[in-house]
Amino acid sequence: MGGTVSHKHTAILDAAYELFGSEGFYETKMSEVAERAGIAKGTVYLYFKSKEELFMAVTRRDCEDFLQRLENLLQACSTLADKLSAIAGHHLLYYYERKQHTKLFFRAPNNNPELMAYMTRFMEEYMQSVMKVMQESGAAEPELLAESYIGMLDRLKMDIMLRPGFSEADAHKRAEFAAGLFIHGALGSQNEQAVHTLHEDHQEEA
Amino acid sequence: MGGTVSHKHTAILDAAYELFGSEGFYETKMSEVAERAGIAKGTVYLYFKSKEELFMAVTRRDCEDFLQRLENLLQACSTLADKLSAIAGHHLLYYYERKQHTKLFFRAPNNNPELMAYMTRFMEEYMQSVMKVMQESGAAEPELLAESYIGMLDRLKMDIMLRPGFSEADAHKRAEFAAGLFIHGALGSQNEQAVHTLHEDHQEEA
Amino acid sequence: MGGTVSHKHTAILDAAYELFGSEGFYETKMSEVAERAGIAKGTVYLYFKSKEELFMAVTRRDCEDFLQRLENLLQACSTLADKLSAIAGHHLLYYYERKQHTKLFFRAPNNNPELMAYMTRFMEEYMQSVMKVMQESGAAEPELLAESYIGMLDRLKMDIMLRPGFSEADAHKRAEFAAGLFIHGALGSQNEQAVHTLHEDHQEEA
Amino acid sequence: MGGTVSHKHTAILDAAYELFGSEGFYETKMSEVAERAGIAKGTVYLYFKSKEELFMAVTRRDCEDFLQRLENLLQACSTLADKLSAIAGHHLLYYYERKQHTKLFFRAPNNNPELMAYMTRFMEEYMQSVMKVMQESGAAEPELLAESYIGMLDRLKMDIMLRPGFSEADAHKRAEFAAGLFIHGALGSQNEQAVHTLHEDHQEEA
DNA sequence: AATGAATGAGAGTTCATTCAT
DNA sequence: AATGAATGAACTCTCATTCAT
Repeated sequence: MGGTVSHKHTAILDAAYELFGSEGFYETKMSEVAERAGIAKGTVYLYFKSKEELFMAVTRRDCEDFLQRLENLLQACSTLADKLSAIAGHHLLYYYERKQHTKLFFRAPNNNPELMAYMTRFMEEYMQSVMKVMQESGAAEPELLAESYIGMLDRLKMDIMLRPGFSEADAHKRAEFAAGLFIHGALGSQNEQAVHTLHEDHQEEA
Repeated sequence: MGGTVSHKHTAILDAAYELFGSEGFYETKMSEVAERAGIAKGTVYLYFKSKEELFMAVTRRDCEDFLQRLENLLQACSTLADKLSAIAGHHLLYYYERKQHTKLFFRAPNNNPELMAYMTRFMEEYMQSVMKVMQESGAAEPELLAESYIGMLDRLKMDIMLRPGFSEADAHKRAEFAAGLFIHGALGSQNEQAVHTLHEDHQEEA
Repeated sequence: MGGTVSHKHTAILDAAYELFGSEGFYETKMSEVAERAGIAKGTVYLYFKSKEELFMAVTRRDCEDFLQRLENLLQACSTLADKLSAIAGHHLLYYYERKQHTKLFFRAPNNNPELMAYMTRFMEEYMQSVMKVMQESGAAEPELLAESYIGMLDRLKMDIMLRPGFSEADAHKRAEFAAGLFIHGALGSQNEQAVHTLHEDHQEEA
Repeated sequence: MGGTVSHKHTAILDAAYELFGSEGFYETKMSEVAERAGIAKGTVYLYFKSKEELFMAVTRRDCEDFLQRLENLLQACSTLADKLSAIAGHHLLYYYERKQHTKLFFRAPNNNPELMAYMTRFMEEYMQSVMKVMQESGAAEPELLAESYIGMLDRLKMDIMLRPGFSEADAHKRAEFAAGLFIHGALGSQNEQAVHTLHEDHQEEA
């Protein structure tokens, strides 16, 4: 009797997103989801067959949103630098905005092949989007590059989780750093010999 | 009888490592741990006060081992390139050898402040080790560099988890790639202008 | 459906009263309570948060009933003798009717401050009721008198517990005896000198 | 290899008395008893077959001590008044000295017929001692008198348990009160008509 | 469609007792 | 005689799921 997909369907997903995200799958009770959604416990089961399926649905919605926004951002970029920047910014800001919900990805149920398969598929799609950008730059090994880049960003994301005072500006700065590192390497092109200088120092010592 | 630390203590840790690692904290039953350790359920509680404490002990042992091995490997390296290679190799191989036990880190109990604190400390120690290497190279922002490098490796690790056919040789190749990317950047020093070439291409299209 | 307070709530209290009373707190299993109440184990916890809280509720209901009945009886009495009789009769008959449930008071969980506090409060209320009667008679030390009287009755109650053949008529007889003793003392007013006669006898023997 | 009955036998009984008395039967762990007795857990079972049997032994020793002391006190008395006083003093002081150990009698295991039988026997022996005193005074119903007297004392004992500030002098005062009440009744011989005065007042009101 | 009382399998944990040393 | 590591039955309580209303 509702809106586009049914008001309650959405209310349950919202409530579940909030709770799975902040408490994790196992600590979240179906009764809490129902309460937060403002409906009765039994009603949840009219919309989702089980707790695991609800978790799947929440995850799916969140991942799709993530990929959709990324696609929109990339469409608006023209240079490689812009694109890398957009990817980094999206990745970090997305999690910055959701810093209370990180457990959605950390505390999922095991042994659910369907969920594992979906997560794999999501990772691949994300990777494809990033890889396409790498390919456009003509770099070798675009796949590994894409994975590495995402990895850098994911790690910086840890700070968002663990450091209470981390600001949105900090997140931006990190995004730029990641893009720069990616393009120039750690040492910048001008002093790459440092790699061997260090080497020689040690040899002299020996 | 009994070894240095007690044969059973070790047997329980081993069994718990196996189960927590492959099934996760919540799906692992204390009775299973006991059974796999070849002892009675009650005996587990003679060595570990609770399931959470057992999990902590397993985590601690694994993390300490990880850091110890890394330290040993770094001692044996002289150049920056060697060290980066050692870090990458260790990170990936460590998880390659433990690919069945990734859930030790993914499915931990929430809301356990002691565990959270320990994990943060571990991350910091790992980061310090890597950062020291970065500092020796004279690079600016060694902290961000260290985090980025670890992030790259962590991501490559995902392949180990998700792709069944991933071989040890593949892991080695990835380790070298990560070290190379880190030093030279994605595009290599020789054709950095690609970043802007891409830009111009798009402008011409427009 | 469901009665005034909920049919099941009452059924659980009844079952728990029966079991706590006859087996004691520690020997009573929540599963037994559920079985006797004709419901599932989990259902008990919908009505009572824990075993201890259920015990408290059973105790409270029984104590309130006891005090209420006493109050009703005393309202109907006019002379002191009648009132003492009523108290004695109530005390003994109450336990006579509940002789299977004496363990409600003997086998309660320790270290539960709330329960201890409640029992103290109950004792005080009972004592107040009896003390008011004593005060009306103008006797000195009404509090000590009240406690002593209750003590007498409590002890006679022991016979109810321990002697299988103890009849309701026996209980009545004891009640009258207690009231008489209370008013006249052990020896009756006519031969109080017996206290000293005994003394002299012994002196003569010496 | 020890003294009269074995040093350890006594040490266990002492430890068990302390713990059963202060914590109750169910809350006392055999390991605690062993620890307090300064021996190993298994050793307790060399002296006592089970926890219940240990409890029995503790109870038996305490009861025998109680009765023995009473007998000694009564031997030294000549008048009835002295004897009643001695009984009251013994009863209250005994528990005053043991106020930490009241749970020995309140939290015993159920369903142990041997223990129940022993307690009954103890009660009877105590009763016999007191009854003999009553009989010497030539009073009718010496048994009921004895029980009533013990009852009074038992109740006054409650104050010792529940009122923190209760002093030894208070205990003495109560003992004298109980003896006096017993001999003279609540109202004393001089104004027994109060019983009926109250009656008449109410009749006039009507 | 919506409810929420009822279910019951299943978990972690305790502790009296045993027995190889 | 003494030990204490090991046992495992038995307990309380939780919570995803069902179904009569």
